[in-house]
Amino acid sequence: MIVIATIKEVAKEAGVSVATVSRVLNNKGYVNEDTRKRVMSSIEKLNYKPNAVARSLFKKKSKMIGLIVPDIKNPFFPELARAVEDVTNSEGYTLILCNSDDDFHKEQKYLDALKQKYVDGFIVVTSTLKAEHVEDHNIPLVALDRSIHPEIPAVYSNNYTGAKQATQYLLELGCRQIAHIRGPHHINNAEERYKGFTDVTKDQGLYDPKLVINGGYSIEKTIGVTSELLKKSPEIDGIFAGNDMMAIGVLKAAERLGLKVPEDLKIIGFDGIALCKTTSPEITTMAQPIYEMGTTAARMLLDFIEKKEVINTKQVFQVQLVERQSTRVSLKR
Amino acid sequence: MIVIATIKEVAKEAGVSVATVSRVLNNKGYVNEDTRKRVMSSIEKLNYKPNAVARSLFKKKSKMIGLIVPDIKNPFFPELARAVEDVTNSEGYTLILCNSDDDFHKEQKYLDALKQKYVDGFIVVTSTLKAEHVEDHNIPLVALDRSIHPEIPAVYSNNYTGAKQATQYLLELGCRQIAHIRGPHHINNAEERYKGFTDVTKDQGLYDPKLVINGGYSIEKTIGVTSELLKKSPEIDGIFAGNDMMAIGVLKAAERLGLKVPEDLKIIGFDGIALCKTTSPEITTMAQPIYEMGTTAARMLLDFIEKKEVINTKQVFQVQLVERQSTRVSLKR
DNA sequence: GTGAAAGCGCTAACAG
DNA sequence: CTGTTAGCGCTTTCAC
Repeated sequence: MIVIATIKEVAKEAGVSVATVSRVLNNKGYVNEDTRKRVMSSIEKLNYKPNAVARSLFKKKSKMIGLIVPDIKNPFFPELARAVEDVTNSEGYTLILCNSDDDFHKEQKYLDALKQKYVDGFIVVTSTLKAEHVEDHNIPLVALDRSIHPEIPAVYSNNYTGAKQATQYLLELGCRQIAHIRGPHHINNAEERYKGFTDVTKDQGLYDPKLVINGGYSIEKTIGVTSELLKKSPEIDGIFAGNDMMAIGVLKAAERLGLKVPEDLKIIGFDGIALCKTTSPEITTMAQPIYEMGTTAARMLLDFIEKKEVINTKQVFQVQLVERQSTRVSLKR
Repeated sequence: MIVIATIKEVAKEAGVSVATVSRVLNNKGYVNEDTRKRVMSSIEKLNYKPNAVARSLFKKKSKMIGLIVPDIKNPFFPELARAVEDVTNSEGYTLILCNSDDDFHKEQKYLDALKQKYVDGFIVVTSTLKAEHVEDHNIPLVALDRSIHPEIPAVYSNNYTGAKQATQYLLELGCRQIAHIRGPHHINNAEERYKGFTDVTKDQGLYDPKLVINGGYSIEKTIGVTSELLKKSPEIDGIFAGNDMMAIGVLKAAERLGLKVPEDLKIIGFDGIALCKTTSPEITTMAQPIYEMGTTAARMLLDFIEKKEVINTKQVFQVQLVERQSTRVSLKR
């Protein structure tokens, strides 16, 4: 059983006032070197740790930041969370990771609940929160992966360009019947990727609306809809999936239909999650710099919080083609 | 810009004292129905939300619980976290998910940091924390997935029996040179699984220490060591991997060596994560009831916290064989 | 039934 | 340089 010491007890033990203890604790204001040492040793002796809650109450800050993601089971988000956590931890903040299921009410509930706890700021991956909701909360916030509004700081990658590159890449490989498994309509980066795809295929006179279907950013759903698609349109020779999870779904669907990848069908995903390397064939993807995006968003938020300046920054990252077996016949296979 | 109302303002608005407001807020003590209604409408009108921090300071509770996991990138843990989150949320608690990297100091840091914030309790997946460390903290805690000490409440599955079943299953399929990719030595469930494996193979006179190697619960490491192993001992016809991530690693290694799974080599994993269904062939595994384990641990902790009774419960779940392509030649392949 | 007041543990004027 | 004191917003005796 450990007795938790308070600042008062430290003060008594050191023979000073609580104000002095507070001063040495926060390295603020003048304090004589000798008394400072005395206080320090009392702190040590009593194993005193300042009470974070009392501090929060006064300061209206908590040294906590909230990270809201739509789906913790999609490995993209744990990878992102790790990045965020690394920088928040190193700056002495505690990260609260929340799963929203892409649900507006859950997001709002988290925002409310954490604000009650004086969370210093938020990083959110959201498609349902709009500028007005965020502004309502009046708290430092940066959007990650998906932009909320031009006026709200955000970190994301160039989804449109990446999608164009992906599509172009399939073209270069000789694909002529290219399908796109797109993400949900309400998610703006899914929309961007879709647009990148159509702009390129239209440009080449290869666009066919029947070759675009919605996989809902989910493996299961994608397996279903892609199987249908491939049965109806067996001439498809390339598929650009709107994210890596769906690319895995496409791969499973192709496999079940007895299609050879990449010989019969080439597949490219988007995101660059580690999972792409666990399938067979391994999946080619447009990789986002996930870790860097996470750390950038975290730094941006902490700057915002600590300097208190109202920033309005956007950081847009470029995605990079990572070629793997799903588009390329390797010698080994 | 939203102005946050305090209990004082609500009291003034309703023409009562803060004590009365507090009473209606907490449904505690007598309060006249009429004044109660008046207070309620003032609360509504001012959009008042009680300040969680002030409340924590007084109560020494925060309605937060901490969940410490070793590796958020292993999908097993997000799945577990989702389960825990579902019950903690439904009971009005905020879950703080922490990643420890299986590192003693990070675990301790989280324990300390969150205790400063009056976190109500912890659920921990740990191999490095021992009973004395936990007791030092003197806070409700339940161990999940890995037991810490007989005296500390825990939820986990029957790793030993599951491992025996897995090994026996490979035997039944006709495997005679069975290897085991084990997890780290300091992780007790890895040890149990190893023991289950050796007990069965020894019993059959098939045990060979050269066929047991350490894959460190990681895909990458497992690919390396398994490649080595398979090159040295090409006679291996079955592999029991200590978890699903390592099973994926084994699959990759086999694939790179041109081995056919399951024809040349049968593979079985342990855990039952969704990832097993994304590979090709899909991976047979001893599935733990992940969701149920998570909810059980959460309920146990909340009971502990709310009833304040010192419990000492163990919940041991049985694992279940899920047969897939990595051990069974399906007609489709 | 309701209010006044003390206090949770800490910080920040304000004096001295 | 250091101590006194008034809160941060809430809960809870203890009177009335």
